[in-house]
Amino acid sequence: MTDKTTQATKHTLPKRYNPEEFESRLYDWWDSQGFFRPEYQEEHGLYDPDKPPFVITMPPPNVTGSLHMGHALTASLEDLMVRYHRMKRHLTLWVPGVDHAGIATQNVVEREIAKEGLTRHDLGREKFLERVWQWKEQSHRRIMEQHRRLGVSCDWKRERFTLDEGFSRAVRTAFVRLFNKGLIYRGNYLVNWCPRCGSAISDLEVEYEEEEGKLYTFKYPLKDGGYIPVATTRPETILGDTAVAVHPEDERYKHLVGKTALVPMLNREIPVIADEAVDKEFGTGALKVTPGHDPVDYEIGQRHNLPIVNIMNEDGTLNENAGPYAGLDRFEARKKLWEDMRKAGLVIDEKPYRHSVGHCQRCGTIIEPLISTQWFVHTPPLAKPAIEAVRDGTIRIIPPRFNKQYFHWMENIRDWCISRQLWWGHRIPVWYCDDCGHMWAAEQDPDRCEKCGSTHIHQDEDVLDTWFSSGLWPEGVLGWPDDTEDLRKFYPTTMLETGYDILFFWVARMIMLGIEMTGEVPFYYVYLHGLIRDEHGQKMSKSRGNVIDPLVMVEKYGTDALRFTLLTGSTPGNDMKLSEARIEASRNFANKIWNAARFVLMNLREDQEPVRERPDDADLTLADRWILSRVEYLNAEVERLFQEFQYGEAGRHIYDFLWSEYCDWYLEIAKIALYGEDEAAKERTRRVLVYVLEKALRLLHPYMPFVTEAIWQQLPHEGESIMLVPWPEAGPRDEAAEEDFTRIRDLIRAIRNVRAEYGVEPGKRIPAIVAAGERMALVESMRDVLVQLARLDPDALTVAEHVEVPDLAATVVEGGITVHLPLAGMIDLEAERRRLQKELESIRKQITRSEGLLANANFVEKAPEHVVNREREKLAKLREDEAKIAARLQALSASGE
RNA sequence: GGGCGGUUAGCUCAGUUGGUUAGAGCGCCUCCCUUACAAGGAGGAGGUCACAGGUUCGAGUCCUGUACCGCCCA
Repeated sequence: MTDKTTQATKHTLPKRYNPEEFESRLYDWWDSQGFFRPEYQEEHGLYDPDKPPFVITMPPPNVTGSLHMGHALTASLEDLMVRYHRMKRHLTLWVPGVDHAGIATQNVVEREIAKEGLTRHDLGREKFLERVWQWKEQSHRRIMEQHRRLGVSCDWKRERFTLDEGFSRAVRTAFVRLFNKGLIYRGNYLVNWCPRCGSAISDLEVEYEEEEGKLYTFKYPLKDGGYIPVATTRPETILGDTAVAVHPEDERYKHLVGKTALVPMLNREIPVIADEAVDKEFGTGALKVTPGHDPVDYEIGQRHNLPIVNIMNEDGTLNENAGPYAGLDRFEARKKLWEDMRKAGLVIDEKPYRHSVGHCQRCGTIIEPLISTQWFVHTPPLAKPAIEAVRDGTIRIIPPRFNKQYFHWMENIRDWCISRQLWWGHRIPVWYCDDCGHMWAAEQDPDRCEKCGSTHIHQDEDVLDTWFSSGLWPEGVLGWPDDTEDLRKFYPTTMLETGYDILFFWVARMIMLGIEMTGEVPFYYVYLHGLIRDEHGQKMSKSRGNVIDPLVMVEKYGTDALRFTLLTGSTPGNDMKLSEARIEASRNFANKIWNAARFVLMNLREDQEPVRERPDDADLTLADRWILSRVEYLNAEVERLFQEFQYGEAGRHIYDFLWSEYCDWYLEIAKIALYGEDEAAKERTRRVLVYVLEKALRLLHPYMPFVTEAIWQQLPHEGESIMLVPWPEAGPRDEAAEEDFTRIRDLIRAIRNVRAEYGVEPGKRIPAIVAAGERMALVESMRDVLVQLARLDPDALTVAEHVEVPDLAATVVEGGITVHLPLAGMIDLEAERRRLQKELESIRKQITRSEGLLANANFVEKAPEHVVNREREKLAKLREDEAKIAARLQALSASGE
């Protein structure tokens, strides 16, 4: 690497693009120089104080294991945004971090120690947490290494962990504030319980799945004799029934309301009640009510003051309230009870039944609604300003269609269960006095009761939902609750970029907590990306075996290839199907640029200086003017698309430009001058080559940071690193040049086409007679280009306004220029006639269409002027070509007979 | 039940204020190891843009409905 700011030494690149040779090396250099830090920009004047800072906090990956493709997409998108804004001279900060991921991490470590035959209870809280911290260190290091491999230009010095000391303080402060405001409360309610995790989970953490179950119908005996038929999917809950409910309007059962029913097998007496919530159409129309184990029943129970009977232990076995079934697992009890009921003559029938079953998001176990004492956040008051922030546009969600989902969820938000019966996490900062019974929340660990002064106090055993802490991420990583410089400078942050699957889990909660804690929104933009699936649209999972590991792809094809694939293959909010073939294609693109750069470099002078300004010498050729115009257009397009967050589309534009215009055409044309004798022409060409390539590399840098840097360092350049140079600004287009060049390009393509059709050897130089008409000057100026790219024989090339037409020749007409190719011995007159006839028909069809359009008064009046003009020009060109082809056909017919 | 997204070439997908003859990568066919690149070059085949209506001078793009696939919420 060089420490000179201007460098003009001739360099070369290895022949083959091999990202391994430079990716890690460049990353370490960038990082060690401090390029990723806002302080570097400040110290070196690399930002514009009039522009707002650009700040992203990275969604902290779970410390459970390693990064997957979703993380790679996040990293790529955020790095693109960050590099772009840094080059745009915004003071730029990207804060990385990792999440302790309570349940997920605890589960992983529990599985680890299970291999040693241990449970966490064998180890005890302290020892177990030591193990988790060990795991965390190892996993954290791996994640950081992987992120570095992906090229993320984040500020590692500011990296945070949701359980680190400062962040823990943020969590405590937030808890205490909400507690003292009455927005956090403790209570005994029906919650979602995971018997395997041994913890409550929030509503969001329950995943519902349609499953094949059974609908069990049985007789609910009445004390006075007789019965009510009742249906249920969970017979074991019968043991916790405290009522049977019917609809008040139901003629079948109306007369039974007020009677007493007997719980099967237990003979506990319960009332028959009437409640509107009962669906007359479902099952038998009568409902067993189990307030202790069903949310709907719970509400019915509240309305009717029914007692709550809890029949279940925390591990999913039944408790003493289940009488003879105590100790059985819930599913065994279901079987056993049903058998017993069958023996007792209470069974009516059982039918297959598809219904939705809730599972634990983390371990897949069927969750159990259970009455339990938990901590809750009262969310509606927090949701209100959070809704308002999106509604009034302070926060913009991209794509905007997610607004609807956001509003719907927020407007129907329910209180959030935040306590977890785990060990790994933020311990709830609440203390209880064993003497006076006082309960209070404290930011600092107390040593005595704040009320009675007793030292007999103990802290709540539970920990907080991970999302409670990550919900404080943007302000927390910047130092809140302290009034830090970072917080003042960088908060609110600019952009929150993440997958749409955690819009409620995380984004919504950050908005609520951010506003509540700081009085300001945590960020102004929310960019939601889609999920990455395999090439057939299947979710990637270890069990399916279709996981594409980002790091494996990086090793195989390079980071740039993976990033480019992810960035150009995705559109905001939409899922992406990823296939290795696409990554390979991106690698090929990198290789293409690499070799184009090699070509440019090997043709520069030893002391070639950087091209500061766009070349605008009077002697620029048409091709020069064309490619210069095209790169300015590209620049403008990329800028426009970036403003609209259309990074994929912008990336594809860059790809097309570099490959199909710069390489396929300009480079080939440049060879004429570079391999010629005209020193001035050589120099002019070099300058255009360098200017255009350098500009395109800057535009590409946010997508492919490594290859662009590697090449840029070899090019004559100003500045230390491409990541620190200003983002290019678009210059004016030269539309006349674009039009003229396109005409010549089409003509060359047409000649190549005819050569292929007639089977002319690719390398063979062929004679040509060009009737240029009024485009003499154009054709003359492009004479060398035609010769080189259409493989014409320069010594047998005639260009004139009008020409003698040879008989045995293939004829090409394009944009008013006619080229006759006298292919001795290869032309079949009849075949040539047929070919031209076909061509003529095609043109006439287009003419008819065009004439029809222009004859339509409505079109001419209502369509915008430029559209009409374009159509007129097009028609004129078509007519010109038509006349020329027709004339040629005429000549062939006359001579051929 | 409510909401959202998708349906475009054999496959995977772009196509964002409606405007020439709808594009790319991969795959396929023909030819070429031409001194930047065979991880490449030249040429080519391949699409009633899910279906049915509508608005418009003009619809892949806007509106209505239908079908199928997927997701979210209840």
